[in-house]
Amino acid sequence: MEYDFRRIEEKWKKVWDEKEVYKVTEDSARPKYYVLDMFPYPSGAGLHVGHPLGYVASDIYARYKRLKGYNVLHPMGYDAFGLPAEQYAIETGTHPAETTRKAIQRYREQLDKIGFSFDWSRQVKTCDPAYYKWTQWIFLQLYNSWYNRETDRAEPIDSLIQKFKSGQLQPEIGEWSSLSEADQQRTLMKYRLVYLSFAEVNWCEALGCVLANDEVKDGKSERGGYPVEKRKMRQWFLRITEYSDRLLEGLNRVDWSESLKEQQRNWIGRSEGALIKFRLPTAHSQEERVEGIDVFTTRPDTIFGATFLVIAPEHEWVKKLTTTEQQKAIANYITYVKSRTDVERQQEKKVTGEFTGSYALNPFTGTEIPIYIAEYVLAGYGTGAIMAVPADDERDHRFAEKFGLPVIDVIDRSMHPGAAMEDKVGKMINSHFLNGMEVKEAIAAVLNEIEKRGIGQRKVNYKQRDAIYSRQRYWGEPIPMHYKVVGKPDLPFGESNDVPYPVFDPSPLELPVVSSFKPTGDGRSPLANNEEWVKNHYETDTMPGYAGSSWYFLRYMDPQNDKEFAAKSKIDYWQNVDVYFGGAEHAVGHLLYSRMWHKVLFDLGYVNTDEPFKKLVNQGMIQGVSRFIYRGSARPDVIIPFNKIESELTGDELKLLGINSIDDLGLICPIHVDISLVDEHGNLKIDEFKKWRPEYGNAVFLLNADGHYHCGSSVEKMSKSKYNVVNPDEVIAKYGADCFRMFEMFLGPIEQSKPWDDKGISGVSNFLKKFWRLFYEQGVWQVTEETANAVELKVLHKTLQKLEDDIERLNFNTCISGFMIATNELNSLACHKRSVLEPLVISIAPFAPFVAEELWEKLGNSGCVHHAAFPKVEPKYLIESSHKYPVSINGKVRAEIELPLDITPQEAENEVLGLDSVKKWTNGNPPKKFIYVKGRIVNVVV
RNA sequence: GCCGAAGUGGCGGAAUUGGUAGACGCGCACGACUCAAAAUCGUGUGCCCUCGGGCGUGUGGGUUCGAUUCCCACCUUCGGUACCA
Repeated sequence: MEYDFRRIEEKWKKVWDEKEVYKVTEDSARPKYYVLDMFPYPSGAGLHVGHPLGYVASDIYARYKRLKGYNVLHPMGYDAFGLPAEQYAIETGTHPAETTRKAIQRYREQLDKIGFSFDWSRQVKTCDPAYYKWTQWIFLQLYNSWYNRETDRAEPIDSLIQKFKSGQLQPEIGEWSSLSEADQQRTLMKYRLVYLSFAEVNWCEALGCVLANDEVKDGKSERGGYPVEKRKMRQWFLRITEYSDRLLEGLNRVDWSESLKEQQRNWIGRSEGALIKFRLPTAHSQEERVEGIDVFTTRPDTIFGATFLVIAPEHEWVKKLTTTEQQKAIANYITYVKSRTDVERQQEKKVTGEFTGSYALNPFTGTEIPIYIAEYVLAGYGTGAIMAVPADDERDHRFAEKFGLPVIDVIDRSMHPGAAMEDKVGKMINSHFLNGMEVKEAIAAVLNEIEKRGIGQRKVNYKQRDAIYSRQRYWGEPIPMHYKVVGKPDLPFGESNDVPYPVFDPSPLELPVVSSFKPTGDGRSPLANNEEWVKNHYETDTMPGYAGSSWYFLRYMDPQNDKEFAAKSKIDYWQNVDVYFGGAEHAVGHLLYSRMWHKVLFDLGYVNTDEPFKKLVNQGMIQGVSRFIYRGSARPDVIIPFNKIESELTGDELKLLGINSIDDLGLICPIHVDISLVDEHGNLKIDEFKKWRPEYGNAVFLLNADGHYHCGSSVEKMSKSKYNVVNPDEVIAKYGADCFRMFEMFLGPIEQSKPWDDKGISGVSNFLKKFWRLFYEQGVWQVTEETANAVELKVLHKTLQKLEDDIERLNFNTCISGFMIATNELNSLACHKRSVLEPLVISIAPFAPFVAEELWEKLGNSGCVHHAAFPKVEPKYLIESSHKYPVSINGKVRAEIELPLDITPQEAENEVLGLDSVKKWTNGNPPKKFIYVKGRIVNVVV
């Protein structure tokens, strides 16, 4: 019987499905293990070979853990709300639900072919009302909670109300009991973990909605690359900043890659420093008096070098600080700043600013220092004001240079030649009581002094902002809130009496059917045109993409529950995710939001762990190899092969084209061609190409000397637009799913990105055939019941040992070579013994589940190989009595000698020095030194 | 600029604690089978060489009997981030 993967894979797919072999239930008798994949957004393009890389790895791990006796939760679902389906709806009128349903169906077909062990009965779809009902429920938990900084955890809002009632806390606007209902609500809104606020947001006109900070890259939208502008709007926010410290602290307790943890740390951006008040000279009192300006600094030690203050152009006191003489200049400057987009600001960093006319007093020296406004100081960070120390800060220095402001050196860095301005090293100078101190010492000393004199206090600042939660879109979870009075989106919250209240009924608040998906154009979502929404004064914005994905891993634990988001007993059993496989692109989005939600649920007692993902693996990307043809701008009818674009053309070619040199073709540009039109040697199939692109029908293709057109190539992201996509369906049709799985792993370490190279796949395909031949040779069953000998058992147990070590460390690529080595060795030993082959079949089952199941059955087993037990490694078969030592002379290997492992160093030395090949180097003289490392190496120093 | 990861044959990559660098696979060369080809199987394959050996893990130094592995400086690539005071 030949290895017929098509028949085998068809057969077992059906059997596994019918028998529900991957269905899992809570089982207190067995230890749990939770292996999770980041669930995909089902896009219309389907999967390419890069997508399943992480799924294959996690599936191998899940299957391995199952064989090891764990009760493994390994689910899959869909992150099904999102912009692409809605954009498509705007363009075509097709309902996003329909687009999404089709895409999911296609994903499922593709996934099924690869032989994953997902428990599909636990599938979730975030756009399913039965699912988002609970997303809304969690939203309301957040809404009905506040962060108690005294207990350092989230608590129900009732405990806050109690504090107000009892007078322990005082609302800003008056006695709690004297406040109107609306004012009480507005007060509570300042504490709720999701809250309504009026603030500057990232508005993307093209997408018609606001974006969270992590969805904006370089001033453009991450999705689509559209321009993003600042706009003040009434929005829901997630009060994630209350969790900044705990989100930082938790990173020390999870097993994630250093780079990913670092990204989260940088995003949160905690910095310790001081808030220092700079008073204004009394002589300079304004109409409305400004007592002083608070600045935030991480370098209070440099305060004696602070020669001016800079405040953000948006700072609330700009008006008050501006003197009459400076009013015009300041007004002009503010107009200029407003005209600058974020993109411009980031691309051309100009040194700009304007003097307000006012002065402040350096609290230590009493010196009057000028106050400037400048765009390099951001309103949103710290206090929006800085003390500028030009001697010790690059930006302040540039500013001082431009405006001719004094520079006072305060740190002597002569002992640290390579140190930059911002480095915290050196000795203090020109700084009165700090003189002579090291920087770190000085920081501590000045902080004490600042607090003693009451001019400021220690302060921790964060870069992280509260996340914007509202999206002015249709295809998302409705926010379950309604208003008693509807406010206007362009009016600050609180000025239009628009207090929101939760919608408890109907539950869930289901997305209505609408006829148009277009945004209203005035910043509101398509729901603002919906009769029911208008009538009930429902919130018309929907939730962001990260809402549904912030808790889906909990829903997998109890996906059908319609009473709770998940039953306590099930959460108690599954707890949290043991290993999470996914891309690093969600470093500061999804992975930060889910951690926050999980911590809130933990504080409120709904989950029993405070970190959702114990271990995280970022699989690399599989890139595509794009192919190009080349064309000159002046002669679009001429196609030049890759090898000729940088060389001279032959005389015949020049004559043919009627030009004098290759330069006459103009600027030569590459054009992507579909990789299916290029053969394995990189030559273009010209006729097929012309069929694909008829506009090139009459083009002249210059050829290489061998008569072919050779294409250029480059490694890029795999994408439809680059025509370099490899579809797993095709690979599986040609080689089978087992081969596809093993090849994806064989490509290299899981975290590494690498291009797809289908040349190498034949190696894995050959291996599977070879492995099969251990069982069937020329269609004849080879397996015998003979007793295995020591050599054969050593091959088996060495392999099992390697597999265990490598799988635990997620080194799946070396597992594959382990199988290859074992197969080669057993092949040359002509070993066909059941006692060796049967354990091998179990151990290969996680990698190649189909062929393993088929051979398991052929070996006469009735059950499923995936419910078997991983074979135990017997160390007794691995014990060696002697070792073949490499003998190095002065560190270079010159000889080899087999020595018993129990030999003494002295005996070893005698043996080694007696070797002819060693005598050649020692000339019979005793060595300077003799090193004997048991089981490793012998080194003779002469 | 800053932070993080990485640099090993023609290619993908291996070397787990400082102990034979290049496992395994691709490719290539030769051979077997075949009328022939494909497929398959076998052998060889880091580079140089005067066949003694020499050189080799981005570059230059260091520690060590011994360094891909540890230390210092630098170069390159990739990822993230950027007026964050």
